[in-house]
Amino acid sequence: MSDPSTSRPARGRPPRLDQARTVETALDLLNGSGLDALTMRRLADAMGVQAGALYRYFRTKEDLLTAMAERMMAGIRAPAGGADWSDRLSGLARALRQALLAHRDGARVFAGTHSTGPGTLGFAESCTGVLREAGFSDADAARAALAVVRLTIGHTLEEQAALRTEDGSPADPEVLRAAVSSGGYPHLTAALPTLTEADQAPHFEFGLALLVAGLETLRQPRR
Amino acid sequence: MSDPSTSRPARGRPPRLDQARTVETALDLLNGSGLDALTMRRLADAMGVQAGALYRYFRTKEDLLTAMAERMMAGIRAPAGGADWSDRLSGLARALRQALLAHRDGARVFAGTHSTGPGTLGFAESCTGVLREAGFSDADAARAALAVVRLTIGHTLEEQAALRTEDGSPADPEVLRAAVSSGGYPHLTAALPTLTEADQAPHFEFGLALLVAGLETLRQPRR
DNA sequence: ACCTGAACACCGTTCAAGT
DNA sequence: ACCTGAACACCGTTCAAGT
Repeated sequence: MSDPSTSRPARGRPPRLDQARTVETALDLLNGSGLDALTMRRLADAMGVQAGALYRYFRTKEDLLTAMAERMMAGIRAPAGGADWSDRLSGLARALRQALLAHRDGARVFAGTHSTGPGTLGFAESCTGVLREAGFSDADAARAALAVVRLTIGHTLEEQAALRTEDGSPADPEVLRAAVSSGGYPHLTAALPTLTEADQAPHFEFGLALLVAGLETLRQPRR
Repeated sequence: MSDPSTSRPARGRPPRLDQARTVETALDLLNGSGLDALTMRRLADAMGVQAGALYRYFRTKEDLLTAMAERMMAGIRAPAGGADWSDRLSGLARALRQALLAHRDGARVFAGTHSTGPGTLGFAESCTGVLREAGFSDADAARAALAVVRLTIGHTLEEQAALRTEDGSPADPEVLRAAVSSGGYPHLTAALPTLTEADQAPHFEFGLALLVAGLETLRQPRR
């Protein structure tokens, strides 16, 4: 079955490269060193090959990054479907955040690409499906799904950016604290303890809860 | 007053470069060719100088990008303050989107940097101020402001990404349409007409309205 | 003090040539 | 068919040297 001599013609040597393994190696490299250090040359090195060889499998680096984003989205499993629509929608948003957090700079990779693969489309299908089945119109379901996804991307982008300077160096919170307390920002000063919290999950949950509460008022106009 | 011979010592030739003019030129270049084409060498060229000279005014390219983001934020004028808190908050969010839209790839520049300058902090101060004066707790004001800013960034990032492929080439909507209609995505198919609308403002307004409605339920728990 | 010139250590991408 | 080697046209950044 998996014997290369019986499965397909396969004349010549078996290839040392393929799309799936290359994407996997690229995601490992991403986790190890971050997006800025992910170059075609370094990826080729990790695969034991010259940089030019990658271009037989990916037309450009952007195509590779798109394949990486699609691979991240394909890993998402929608949580159990028994709950009501607001729990299911929240679960999808949390799953998206987790999928992006699973790889260093995951949100940056996702935000910089536009996959139309089954993972990405499947996730969008789930979001709009939950909303349409809850009774929202096609247009409202589309726009609500966009809002949830875009809030999640915006949030996770900043969450991972804060992680970048986490260890050593003048950490981001310190710089912000200094800038705020030096000037005349009374409201920001009051908000600062919350803004500089290490755990970003409550911030995400708060924004998500606002969107869901807003959607609920849309379903029950005045009650 | 502005005579260089009386204002300051200024021995030697007057400098051909300064921070403000460099940032302005960089923003012009951004509008003309986009972020990917904005290199230190091309910027130096536009200023009639060698690339190395820029490093006397900006420690790194990232510092330049941060200054550009700060310049964009400094241009924001908060809309008139007579309205109620929800209108003022929406006005701030709209002003942020407009400021990012004012420059090609503006959202990408902003999302990739972390200015702590007066423009950026002043905007954050306005957002938290509106919310705290409306009676929200410090923590809720902080998190609500984060949600509004992050939704706006997430939205504008995608809005400008869609603009990138606007003219010529296989435009993004077409690719999406083809991918969706080929597979088994019934909900996405229903949502497609809305998702592929050219005008993105309604999408933004919808998400913003959801956040504001969510905040209103927080103020009046059950009524 | 301010800028040039030139270099260093890289990039993404292409493509003839080898096997 | 698949990969190498080498090149092309760039990058960001540094720094002695000039003026």
